[in-house]
Amino acid sequence: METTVPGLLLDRETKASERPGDHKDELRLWLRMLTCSTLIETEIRNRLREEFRTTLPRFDLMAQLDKSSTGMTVGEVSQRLMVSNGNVTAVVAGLLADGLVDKRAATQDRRVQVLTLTAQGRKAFKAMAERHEGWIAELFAGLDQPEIGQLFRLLGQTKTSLHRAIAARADGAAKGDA
Amino acid sequence: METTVPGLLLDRETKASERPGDHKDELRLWLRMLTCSTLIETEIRNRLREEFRTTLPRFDLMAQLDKSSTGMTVGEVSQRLMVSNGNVTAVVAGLLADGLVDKRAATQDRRVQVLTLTAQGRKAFKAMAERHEGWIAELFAGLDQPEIGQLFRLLGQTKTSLHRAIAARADGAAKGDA
DNA sequence: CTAATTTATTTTAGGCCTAAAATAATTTTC
DNA sequence: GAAAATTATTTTAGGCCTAAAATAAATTAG
Repeated sequence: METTVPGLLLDRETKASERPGDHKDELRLWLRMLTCSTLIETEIRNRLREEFRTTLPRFDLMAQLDKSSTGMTVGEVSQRLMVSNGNVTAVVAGLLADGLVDKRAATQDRRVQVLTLTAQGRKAFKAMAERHEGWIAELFAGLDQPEIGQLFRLLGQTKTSLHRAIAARADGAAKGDA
Repeated sequence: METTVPGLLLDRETKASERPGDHKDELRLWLRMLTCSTLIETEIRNRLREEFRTTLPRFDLMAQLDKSSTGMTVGEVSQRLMVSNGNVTAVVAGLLADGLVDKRAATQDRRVQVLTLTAQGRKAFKAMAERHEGWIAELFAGLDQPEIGQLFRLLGQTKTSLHRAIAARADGAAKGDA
């Protein structure tokens, strides 16, 4: 980070490794990542609304169903999208009303609801997905291929770090409860 | 990206630069970034709720006000947080009710509402901000200092790319309207 | 000076989202 | 095999968020 490039430091004592209580760099990193995500998400929401009269949650849900030929349960979708079950129920209600999704209880376990795209849903999704891929490419056009690769790799490490930290805290809480 | 490391390619013809219509790498990059942001955001929301009985939008709004000694207008806050004016109005209503924020019309321009943290608000924010910084550090603990710097730099380029692409499209739409 | 326009904020209508409680079906345990 | 526990989903209550319309104050044009 710019403030910790050794050659530019006014005082070597302020290096991060020598400031155990300081985590400003991580905070700045998070705020910048959040800015990027928000910019992309807002832009994609706007374009989906203007060009297809739909919303991002609907698009995301259809994207999950499109990847599965045999259909997915409410629980599977909610896990993949990292949203609550109740939210999937509600978004699906809209898609059902528009005839884009089909929902039926599984024959062997009637608690489970299996969701699939209808033919109309698959067609609508295909058109949107093609445009969507182009929009994302436009948005990242300022990065060359090696930069995209490097960013992808660093975010992979970030993901690993996040899962570890989140699991560690959940473990602690579970022990605390016991 | 792993699928385009030259040495591992099964067929050199599938390199990105030779597949003009393909933008799968950008799409994967975006999905991974979204996953990271969502994981962090959800975890911070949970911790704010459990430890401080508050929400992320309230914390974010207080963070903006804390940075300004003279107060900020509704419009300034909404721009900084990248949310609508109406949303700021609503979140501020809650903070006003809890005595954490003060709102008063500017004396010279009575359209403008100036928001400031109350003494109680400043104190509450200080306690939360300290914990928050620690949480973020925990979440990024799997990255070393050079990696954090590199990720920060690449996200800076991403931000520039996004602003350019979004502005370009807004320009196009404005010309189309004229 | 007054009407039209612009600017800042609030209100409205509606969708997204969550946590927690409720419901319904299945599996486990005795 | 019936009661208890578990699992999958839906419902409920409430906050966040937006776009668009409404309100209110200031500025500009004539």
